[in-house]
Amino acid sequence: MNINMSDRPVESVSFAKAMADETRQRIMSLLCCRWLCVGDIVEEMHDISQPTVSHHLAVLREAGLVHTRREGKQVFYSLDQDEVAVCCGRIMRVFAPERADAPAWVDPASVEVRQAA
Amino acid sequence: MNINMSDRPVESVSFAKAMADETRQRIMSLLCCRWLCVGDIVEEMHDISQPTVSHHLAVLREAGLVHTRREGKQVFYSLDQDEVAVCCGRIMRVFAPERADAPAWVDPASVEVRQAA
DNA sequence: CACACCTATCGATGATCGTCAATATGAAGG
DNA sequence: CCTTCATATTGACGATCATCGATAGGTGTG
Repeated sequence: MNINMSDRPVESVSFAKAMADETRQRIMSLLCCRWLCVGDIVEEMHDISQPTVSHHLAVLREAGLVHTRREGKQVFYSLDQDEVAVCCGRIMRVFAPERADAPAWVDPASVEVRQAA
Repeated sequence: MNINMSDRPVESVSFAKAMADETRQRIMSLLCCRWLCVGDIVEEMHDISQPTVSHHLAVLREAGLVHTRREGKQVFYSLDQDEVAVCCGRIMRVFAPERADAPAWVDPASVEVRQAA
């Protein structure tokens, strides 16, 4: 029997939807290992308007994929790498449970089994 | 410096787009550990028409997420778990590179390092 | 060949989404 | 307070998408 959907379908869908846009992934990569304020993001995105960037940041925020920090007039964003990893783990558990070299973090229960073997 | 986007943005986007729909994820879960023909999928999906199911299967096929096999009049589908794992690995590499307990499959080069340790 | 069955494609329709210009909100500084 | 700067929200518009009914394409059967 599958662990399957009924587990947590909504979260995986909203995660996928948040990532289902190239512009958003470009923004995510900018925020991956550092904090940037909106203005800097707009500058780096070159051909995307400020409202559009703000909109994408809102999408990422509602998906729980970014951290936010206010500093005076500016608002800083940073990618939540842990959340990304958690979402990938969820996808792996549901949609790739039989994968031979599945990592331990996908299913902690499998760690002992593998070590025992 | 990040491994970052420039790596392979397109693949991650098309993977995310393919998964960015609840109906499609339901179908994916049905196909996760078994082969099903379109008729059976339609039956299991209950409230989704055959053309719609066929359309979703086409999306998954174009994203390279399913295996296909023809058997007489029917066409069987199965989820490509390896491809799912590869896509998750790509996402992890790009968007969660600093995660402490990142699994080996995220970066094959780290396998030897861990075994040597 | 004609027919029944299974799946794929087409055309249309309503919904969602990405984008921008305009504007609102909010936070210092004078 | 009024202004200025940084970000968020609104409204509108075109594009993409999910869905369905109708129909085409392909496969076995009589």
